[in-house]
Amino acid sequence: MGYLLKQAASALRGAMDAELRALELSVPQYSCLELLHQREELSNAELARGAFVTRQSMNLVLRGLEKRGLLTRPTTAATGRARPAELTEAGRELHHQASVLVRAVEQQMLSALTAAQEDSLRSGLHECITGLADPDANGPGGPSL
Amino acid sequence: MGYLLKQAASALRGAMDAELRALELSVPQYSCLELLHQREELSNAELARGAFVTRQSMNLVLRGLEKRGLLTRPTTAATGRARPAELTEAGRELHHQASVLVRAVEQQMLSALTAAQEDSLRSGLHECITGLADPDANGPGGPSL
DNA sequence: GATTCTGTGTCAGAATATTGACATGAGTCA
DNA sequence: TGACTCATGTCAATATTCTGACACAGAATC
Repeated sequence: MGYLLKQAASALRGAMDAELRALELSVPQYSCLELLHQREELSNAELARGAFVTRQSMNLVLRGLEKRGLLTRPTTAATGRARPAELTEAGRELHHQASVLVRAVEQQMLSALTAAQEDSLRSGLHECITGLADPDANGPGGPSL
Repeated sequence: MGYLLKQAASALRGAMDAELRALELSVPQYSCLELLHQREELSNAELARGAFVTRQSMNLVLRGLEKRGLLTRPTTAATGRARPAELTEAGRELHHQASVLVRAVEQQMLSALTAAQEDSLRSGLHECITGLADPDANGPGGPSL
C-alpha cells in the first residue's frame, strides 16, 4: 500500500514536472505560487510547511521567484521576522497558465474514477494523513498494542 | 486532490525516514532491500524503476549497500551488462528488522480505515497511476477534449 | 523586569538526486 | 557480416535538498 502511494505520488510529480517545464517552473515553485494564490501574505515558513519542504529550500525557491519578478517581499518585517510574500501581476499571470496545465494533469489522473470513487479516495487519503500525523490517536496505552 | 496525494506521500516518507534512521537506512535504500527481498536477481536499472529514482541514484545506493555487505553483485555480467544484485545474509536480516518498522508505520497510516475503505483506496490509487501512465487511454482523438 | 520558550530567517556544509553524456553488450534486420 | 536500435552501467557536472547551527523577535512565565 505504501508502495502504491509512493508510485502514485511519483507519477503525479513526474507528470507535473513535465508540464511545468514548459513554463520553466519546478514543482516546488508551482506549489509556492499556488499557495500564494489561495491565500496571499504567507511567510517563508508557512509556505515551506505547505509545500512539504524545509524552510531553507523554500527560501531558495522564494528568492528565485522574487528575482524573476513573480512575487515581492517587504524588505523589513512589519512584525517579528516574518516577511510575508505577495504575488505580482506577472506572478498571477504565470500561476494562471501553470494552474491550467496542472489541472489537466489532475483530471487525467482522475479520469478513470467516478465522483464517488474520487470522494472515497479523498477521504481515504485524508485518513492516512491524520493517522500518520497523530501518533497518539489510538490511545496512550502504546501504539504497538 | 493532487495536494492531498502529495501530503500523504510526504507524511509517509517522513514517518518511514524517522523509523529507518535507527537502522541507518534511507528510504531509497530500504526500497532497494524490499525489492530484492520480493524478488532477487534484480539489475540496477530494474531496481531504479521500482524505487522511482534514476539509474544513477540507484547505482550509488547499490554501492553503499554493497560496501556495507548487505548485498553482492557479480563482478562480471553473465549476459549483457546487467549485474543482478542479491541480498546477503546480513542484508536479509537488516531487511527483516526494517520491514517490521515499516509495517508498523503502514498500519498506523491505515489504522483509521476499514478493510473496505482500504481496498477502495488501493484501487483508487491504482486507477490514478494507470491514468497518468497511459496518456492515450481516453482515445487518440485528443486528451483535452 | 529578567528568563525561558517558540517561531522565524539565514548561513554554511554535506548529502542526495538529477541531467547529460559515453561506452558496452544484445537483438534485429538488410 | 555490418549497420542500426535498444537497454544497461558508469562517469562527470550540476542542481536541489536536507542537516546543523546561529541570531533575532515576540509571547509566556516567573
